[in-house]
Amino acid sequence: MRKINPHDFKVAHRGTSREINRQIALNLIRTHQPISRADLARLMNVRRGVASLLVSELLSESLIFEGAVGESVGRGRRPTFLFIDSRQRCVVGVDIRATRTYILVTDLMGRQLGVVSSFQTNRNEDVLIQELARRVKQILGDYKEIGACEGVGVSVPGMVDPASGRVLHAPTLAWHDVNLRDPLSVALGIPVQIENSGKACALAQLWATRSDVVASGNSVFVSVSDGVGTGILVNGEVLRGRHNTAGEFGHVPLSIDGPKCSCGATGCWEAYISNLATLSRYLGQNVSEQRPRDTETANFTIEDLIARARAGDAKALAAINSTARYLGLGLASIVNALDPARIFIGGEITTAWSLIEPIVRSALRERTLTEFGGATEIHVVPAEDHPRLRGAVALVAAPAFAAPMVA
Amino acid sequence: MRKINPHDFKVAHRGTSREINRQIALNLIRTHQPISRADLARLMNVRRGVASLLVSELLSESLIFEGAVGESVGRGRRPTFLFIDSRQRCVVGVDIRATRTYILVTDLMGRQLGVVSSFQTNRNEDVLIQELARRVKQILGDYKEIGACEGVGVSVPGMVDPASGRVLHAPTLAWHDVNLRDPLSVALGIPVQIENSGKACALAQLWATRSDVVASGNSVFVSVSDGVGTGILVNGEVLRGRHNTAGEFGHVPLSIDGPKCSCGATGCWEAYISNLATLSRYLGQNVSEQRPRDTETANFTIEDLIARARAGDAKALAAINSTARYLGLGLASIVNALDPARIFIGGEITTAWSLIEPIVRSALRERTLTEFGGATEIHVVPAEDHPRLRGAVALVAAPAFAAPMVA
DNA sequence: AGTATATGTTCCGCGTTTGGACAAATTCAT
DNA sequence: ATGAATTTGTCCAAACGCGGAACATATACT
Repeated sequence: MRKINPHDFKVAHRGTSREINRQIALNLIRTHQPISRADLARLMNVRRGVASLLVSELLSESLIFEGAVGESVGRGRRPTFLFIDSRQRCVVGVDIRATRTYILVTDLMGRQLGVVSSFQTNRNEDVLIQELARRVKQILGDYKEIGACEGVGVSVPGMVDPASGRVLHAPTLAWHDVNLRDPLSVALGIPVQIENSGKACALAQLWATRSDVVASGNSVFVSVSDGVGTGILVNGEVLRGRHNTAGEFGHVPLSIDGPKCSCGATGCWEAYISNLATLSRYLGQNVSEQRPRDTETANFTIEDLIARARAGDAKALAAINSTARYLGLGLASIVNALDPARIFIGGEITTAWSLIEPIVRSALRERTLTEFGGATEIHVVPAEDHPRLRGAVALVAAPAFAAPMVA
Repeated sequence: MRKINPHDFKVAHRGTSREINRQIALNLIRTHQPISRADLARLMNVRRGVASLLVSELLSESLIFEGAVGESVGRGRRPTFLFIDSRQRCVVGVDIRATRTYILVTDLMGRQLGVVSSFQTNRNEDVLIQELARRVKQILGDYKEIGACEGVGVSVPGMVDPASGRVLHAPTLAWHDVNLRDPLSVALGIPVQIENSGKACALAQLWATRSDVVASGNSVFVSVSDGVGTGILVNGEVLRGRHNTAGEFGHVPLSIDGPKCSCGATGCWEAYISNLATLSRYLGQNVSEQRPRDTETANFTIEDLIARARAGDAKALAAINSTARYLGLGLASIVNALDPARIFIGGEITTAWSLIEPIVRSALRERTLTEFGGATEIHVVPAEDHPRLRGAVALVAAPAFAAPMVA
């Protein structure tokens, strides 16, 4: 039961029905392709005539194309299959992280076209923008056959205002109020969209084509890395919040008297479960980006820690188990606050999932109010899925499929 | 940018445009009454002809009525004013709480028609249902002039499944899986809707007619009482969650090693800021519903505590100030997690708001990530507004005004 | 070759918005 | 008092899109 906002509503006009049904048809073709007009009509529960008209409109706009004629199961005329037209069009996803920046080219469906390339992140925004522009141009030049680029999506580890294209605050990059979108767009001559990395990860799951697991109900994506980022999906939409800062569950406390967090507060969830926190627990010293570590531990990563744990290093296992427990306790807060249908977890820690899952689950059960909550689905998103890059791509590829604003 | 759920969508049919515009018109009449057809057309940015047709439909359904002819400001024909038709119709709101149960009769706009009556809550559900039915019937009989009752809305302090009408778990009432709706509906011969009290409070703000402050952006209602209940509004809708348990911010921890909470866990926000927690802090003993207190403290309430604090009792003030600080720290979690446009606070503690506001605000600032977040609007909802009762009423009165399901 | 069946197109009816015209009602100026 | 100006509310034709059915096309089975 949604209330109509009496100060911001959309009156239905003559074309509204068509807009709605056009987008539904487009989305059904996207999720069911290859599909015939007749099947589309059946899915939509409308007459074939209506579906046919919607299809011709989508065809004339080159959003879809007619492929080969399909095999008919029984008697009758064989269907002509329809596909999303992603020929000669591509999208670039960029994932800026504290140490490295990643680039991926996909088609409009988000299908990977090349390899993921990366380079060291230069924290000077002007230098980074220029290098990014150079590399994106080079990649687009190398793959001439993929056609024109429709846009570039960028995932940024920090607070972002997508409307103005500005990075308001990115602690790990030491950026304050940086206009990333416009200079990059000018340098490339292509539209650019930016988004916070946690929200980008959530978007990636929302628009993922292979899994329709996310279709209904609300979801939360938790990305555990050097920091903890979360993105919330409500009613098929990313929860933005009044100042675009919704989803900072990483700074909800486990214990307000707990360890110091990079945000300045104490006891944040992030201070318990980030990779830095896990490493610190193992090394017995406060590991942080800022403070250089001694040579022995300088190159010791969370992956190394997990490897040692798997090899039987009891201290490493203990450190990871602690993280697992705190992870579960924090997830309980998410479940209690939002009761999502499912939680996605990404980050290096997921490579140890088989080790930690029972601990995470039992800690989650420990603090959830109901057994339903404690049984909330948890989906691990492996690093190979590149959720941030996929989400960045979705920033550009998804708007064409979005629901029209109505009522 | 909302994704269309490819497994649960609504195709637009011939009447969809009309449905949408009809509901918009109805809502605008609700918020702007008295209003003329011409003004309605201007607000909607449509021709007067369309507005006129929508109005005649609403008139024929007796949802609105034509009132007196208004005064014209300048020249020209005088407008005929339109009003929501709440004549001869009423709604009953019921608020079941651990100790007492409250009843209120309103019109369809949520305007109070009689006084709030109350009686002691009998925790046996069958007895309570019978008594409730008897008292509601009596009140409806007493006020013959208010006309027929459209429905009864019930606010329950616990987890509720509005779809099945069952109370899944209400700790303070010791109810488990109680079907409250159907027996009450049968006993009264009137439709009954039930809802969790935190969500009901949020609904009350959403559908409040006097303030349009809630019109845009997301909101959270925090009700501090014997427990802590919260309701979340996203896009003009109450966030329900997968199992109807979204909004239990009361059980998000401040410190996982903190005081024991009624839910079985430790360190929940509720264990720091509930009235029982504040009283316990002052009395130096663990006050709980279950455990009987000694005679001296048995009837000592949070209102008494606040009175003493206002009168200069340093110990009372210290107890309240502690609660204020923890309240602010917990609100910071809500702000970090959801970044709402505003937070509503209800409960007895709000009578001490002038004392505690600076402490709440500074604690909020202490743990929020941005200054914007720390400056999040906080609105106090006084007890006289009866948010739970208003929300219960909205359960019945609001559906007629809800946005149609589309796309 | 004929029949049955499925796909895709075309046509008309109906509901709704769009835009304009018109009557009714009211005020202001003469 | 009378006419012009203005506003409200109604009505009508046009445009647009869904609803339903008829029709042509294509394929498989007998």
